[in-house]
Amino acid sequence: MGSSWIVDASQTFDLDLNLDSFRLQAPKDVPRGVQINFMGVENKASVKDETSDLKAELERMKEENRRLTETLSAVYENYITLQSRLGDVTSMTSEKDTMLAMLSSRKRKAENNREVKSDVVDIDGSINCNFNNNNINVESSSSEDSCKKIKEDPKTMVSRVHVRTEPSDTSLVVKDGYQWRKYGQKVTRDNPCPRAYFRCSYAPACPVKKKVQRSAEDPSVLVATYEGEHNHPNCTKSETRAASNKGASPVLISSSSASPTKTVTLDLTRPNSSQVAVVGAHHREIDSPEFQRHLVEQMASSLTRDPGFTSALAAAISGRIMRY
DNA sequence: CGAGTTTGACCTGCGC
DNA sequence: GCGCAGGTCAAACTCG
Repeated sequence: MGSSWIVDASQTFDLDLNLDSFRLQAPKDVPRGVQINFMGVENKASVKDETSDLKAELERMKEENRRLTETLSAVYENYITLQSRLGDVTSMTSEKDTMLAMLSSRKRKAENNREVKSDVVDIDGSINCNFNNNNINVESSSSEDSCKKIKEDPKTMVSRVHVRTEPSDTSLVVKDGYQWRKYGQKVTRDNPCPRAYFRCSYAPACPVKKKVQRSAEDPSVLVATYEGEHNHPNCTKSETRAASNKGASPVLISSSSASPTKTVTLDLTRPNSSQVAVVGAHHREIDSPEFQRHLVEQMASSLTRDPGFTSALAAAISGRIMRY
């Protein structure tokens, strides 16, 4: 069984670390007692003031600590929720693989009729993370599909991906991280939109082919049909990311049937915002500590790339330094 | 100049 | 055998 699917995922991380409370700490807020100590003056009254100020400060720090703990637990809760949703997605994939294996004996025409319009992916520039909806469209069939050459090779897998594009986008390009070379275009009988034929050009010996055609029912939907398996790793992570930054690339999760491990490429990139990208992880390792550590590292690096976050952090740190 | 795209011609399989 | 349709080839063309 082989499949390749694209996920429309919409989930925003809202990290409110209450950094404003740090930023608002101006030097004038420094307790009087502390200022007096800086001046080298000591008396009983000042010691009393200092004690009460320190107590107040301690209370304030406690409150701040409590708020931060709450925020942290909220973030952790979001992370757990997302992780469980990711688990749902991967289990859905295996379920669909099983279902599609049973359906694979159907004739091609019957399969074409079975295509569901609603199971499409939105590519509108912003990547939304919604693992609960059914925007994952997987159509996969074994070698009995369409082509006789495929029939001769039982290991050749066919999978179909539906991708929604901008109405203004007339190109037949589905960005999936691989490098494709177009070798033909044909107008088919049942669809006025031409079908484009692509070969994987990353490796000369790579047998994978891709057909891309607009849906006859909904021209804004591109139907990409993949045949075969790549005999090389996903060529360029950077390319995928670059494409994502342009807002034209879907979140892609692809799997290869012959291989016991599945390659999961999750790119939750959103333009001008924090990014979370997990590339090249095996979906069976999602629960592993290494994967989770990698996820946290990715989140951390995403936050550090966010100028807003770094400036807020810098303001908080400089505020602290000014105070002490 | 090389790599990628376009496009008409050609090949092959299938149904009648 | 013939016609049709899908798939592929390759020369011409485009673009960086």
